[in-house]
Amino acid sequence: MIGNVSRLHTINRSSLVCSLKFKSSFHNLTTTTPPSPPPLEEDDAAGLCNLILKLDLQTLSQNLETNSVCWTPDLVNKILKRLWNHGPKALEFFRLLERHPIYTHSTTSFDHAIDIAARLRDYKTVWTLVARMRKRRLGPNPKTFAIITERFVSAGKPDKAVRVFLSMHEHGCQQDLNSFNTFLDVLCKSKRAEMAYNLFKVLKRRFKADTISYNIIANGFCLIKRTPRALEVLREMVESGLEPTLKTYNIILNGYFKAGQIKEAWQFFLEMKRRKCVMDVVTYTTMVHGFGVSGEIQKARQVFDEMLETGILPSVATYTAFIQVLCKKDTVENAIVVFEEMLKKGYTPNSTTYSVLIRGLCHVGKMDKAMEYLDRMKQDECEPNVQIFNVIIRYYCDEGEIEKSLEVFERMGSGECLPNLDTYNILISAMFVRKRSDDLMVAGKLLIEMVDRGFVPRKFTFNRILNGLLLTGNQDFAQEILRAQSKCGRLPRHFRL
DNA sequence: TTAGGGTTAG
Repeated sequence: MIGNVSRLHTINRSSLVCSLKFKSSFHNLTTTTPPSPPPLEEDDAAGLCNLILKLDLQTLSQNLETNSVCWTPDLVNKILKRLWNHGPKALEFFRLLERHPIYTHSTTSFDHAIDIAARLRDYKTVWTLVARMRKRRLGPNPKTFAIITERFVSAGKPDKAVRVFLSMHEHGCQQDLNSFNTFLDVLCKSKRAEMAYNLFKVLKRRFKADTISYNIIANGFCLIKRTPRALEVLREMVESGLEPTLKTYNIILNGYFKAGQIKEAWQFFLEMKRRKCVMDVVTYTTMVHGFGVSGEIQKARQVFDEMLETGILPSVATYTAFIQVLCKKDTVENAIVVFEEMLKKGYTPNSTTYSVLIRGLCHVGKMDKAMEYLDRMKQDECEPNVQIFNVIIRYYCDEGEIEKSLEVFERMGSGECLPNLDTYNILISAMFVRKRSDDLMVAGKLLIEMVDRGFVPRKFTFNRILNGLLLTGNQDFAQEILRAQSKCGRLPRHFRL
């Protein structure tokens, strides 16, 4: 186990040096110049990310100013996206590049940086960036405000989000029906349909609410399983002279399934048919998924076949939905049959498709097969996302294969895909299963690393590790943990280190 | 990034 502790030290660090593709200008960073460095492709965001992760602030600063990388908004955005789960580094990179002699940031890069800062709950930086955007006449735009309000809502500050939305114009960005609808959607997606509806009532005349506004609210009520409320809103819509669209019907259909009203969903579907309502791929995908989730695989299959007969082409989402329900309520073998069938028909599965299949395989303990599909993704040039890695790590942990889960974690750290809050939580919890003191050290290191990356662990996590360290007489490391805890403001106010 | 379908777990 000691091996693991020391291995963790090297995550994201030593192995990167070898795998990095250096460009001439980066050579002076290293004490020993690699013999014949392969050229760095202009587009090698992954290589640059590894470099950015590895370097300290000063070295990075010198390099961003003097290197000969041809910065483009596209490259910068790719890097910011890759550094998503290392917010402090991402912002450091963004700020340093702001001082670049020639390159200037684009609107979308500003939006990304604002999103990252807001996710770190660093609102001071958020508003500084907004002001800077405005000064450079790059915005802020409606999307900027969609980002900021969404972050406030998900941080549990919907009232603040409302105030921000209402004050958009003070930052030089006018509100219109689009931004109003976007904001209603932000509230609804975070299950605050009632709040959205109240705001809607006050502002619907001012913004001339349309079908989209009503659909958003109805969908919001469906998301919290309140189909009757959704229907009321739609009645109101019709009374105000607006016609429901196919999207409206699809929202209700999905709402019935979400609320477990399978019979109602089926009746609604039949009613749509009776009224000769033109259905689309979304209608059918909703039906396949809805029936499947409720365990009615035969019905799901029947609807799927009917869809083909009607001449409506399934989408990747339809196949994904079907594969998922087969994994959950049928057998993973049958899911694989559909997966192969999909390939044969020329569809390209995306990361969601792989995700449901890999999850299904993990669930029945076929970890090796799951790992095969993970590799297959790469061959298909479909980058595995953090959720997929988390699934694999979680199931390895559940099976007691801690070493294997750490191996996967290491693979992530070496540039493939940075771990997120869930990854750290899953692994840290797993470190308490075997009750080994080495595992405790790993947990501590993971905790420190996650704090460095801008994540805020729960108090419970800190206490658990601190108690363990104090019990095993590891005072020094406990101090280090306490410093990390104070860094992210999780220490009691009068606590002194 | 103006609305609807497919990743999460008991």
